[in-house]
Amino acid sequence: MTTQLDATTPRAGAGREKVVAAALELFAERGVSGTSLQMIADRLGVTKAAVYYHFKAKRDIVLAVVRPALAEIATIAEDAERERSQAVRTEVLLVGIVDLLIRHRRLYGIIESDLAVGEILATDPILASLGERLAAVLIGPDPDPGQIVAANMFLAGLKSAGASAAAGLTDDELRTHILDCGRRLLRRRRQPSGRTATP
Amino acid sequence: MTTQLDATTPRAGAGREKVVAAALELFAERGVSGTSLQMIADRLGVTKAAVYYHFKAKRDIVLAVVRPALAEIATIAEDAERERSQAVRTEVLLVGIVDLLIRHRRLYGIIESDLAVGEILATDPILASLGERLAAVLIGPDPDPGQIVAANMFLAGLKSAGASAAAGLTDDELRTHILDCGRRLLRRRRQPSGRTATP
DNA sequence: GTCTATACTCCGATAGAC
DNA sequence: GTCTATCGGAGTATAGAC
Repeated sequence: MTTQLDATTPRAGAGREKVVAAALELFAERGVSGTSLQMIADRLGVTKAAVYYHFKAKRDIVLAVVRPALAEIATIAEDAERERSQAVRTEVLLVGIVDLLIRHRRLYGIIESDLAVGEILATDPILASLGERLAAVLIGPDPDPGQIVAANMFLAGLKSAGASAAAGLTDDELRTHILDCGRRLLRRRRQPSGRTATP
Repeated sequence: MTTQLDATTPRAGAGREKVVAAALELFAERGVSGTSLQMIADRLGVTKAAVYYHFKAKRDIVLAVVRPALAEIATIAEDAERERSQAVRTEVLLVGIVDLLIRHRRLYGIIESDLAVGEILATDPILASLGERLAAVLIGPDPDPGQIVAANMFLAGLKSAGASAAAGLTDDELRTHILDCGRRLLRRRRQPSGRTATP
């Protein structure tokens, strides 16, 4: 059964890790909304209150499951922000985030298939600012409306494109096509005023 | 406003319409998830059970609120499907759906801001097939993976682009930029194999 | 520190009386 | 059509046993 931890996480999380592991399984099987605290407790052979000892609320469990991927996103954003050229910033972010999407394809499936997760993620202050940060990199220092709309559309479409279009596509195919979409959307056009960042 | 009854729905709708109207107000104020049946009942001065006389479930209320826009989408899909050229089909659908988005901008705000709505819409059989129908038109008869990914990204990004990028944009601006995004994403590239048009 | 037992509130939903 | 009453289940909370 749950033999996943030997001595790697001795204190600070034995039962906690079990909860996260069980939650991940159940989320994958039945979605987040379809998974109650009772189910998680049953799978661990404990009571709801025991689960509640480790997490103050269900949303915290969801966040714990997703957190590793979020840390990676933050790293990608940092890498991108370090670049000097706006074009390079966009490209670094684009490649990084698409690569992350591919690597976490299954996790993204969970996130995307259950819209309740989006609600939890959207109301998390750290995550909300993370989304804004990604958008800021893509929009760039000279935000014209077209770029804002395009950046938003790309970020919103990222999830769905990965999940619903995933049927029968290999990782490489998916990566190629999402990257292509991103570049099409985000490539800056000539602007009327000519103040564009990267000539 | 309520022009719905001449003789078509003489009974069968007075209290029902009131519920829909109250629900629309509350949804706009607090979102769908944030609106309980109790709130709707309170606003009408009745009990939960009275609301339940008119609708069997909450999701039916949501669907009733959204239904008019859905009928329009179906019409747009029909118009597009009638066209002979794939390029024209795409363009008709694109223009029609973006125009609908603009006209129902406030309603789309409700839909987009509350992810629970997406769940309801996604589990409705009629709506699910409607989404597939839109995708089918955009993807076209020769579905290469790139086109599938692009179509999915566009449809997914449509909502978000309208809502979160809406800040400070006029209707015309928003329309222009979303159309631009759609054309960038959906314009067909040259295909490697050359089997494009007629297999 | 970890868990059990118990209970509370709210929700969506149903049954049946007026 | 609308009511009262109630249901089961959800998430949440606390007191206290080990």
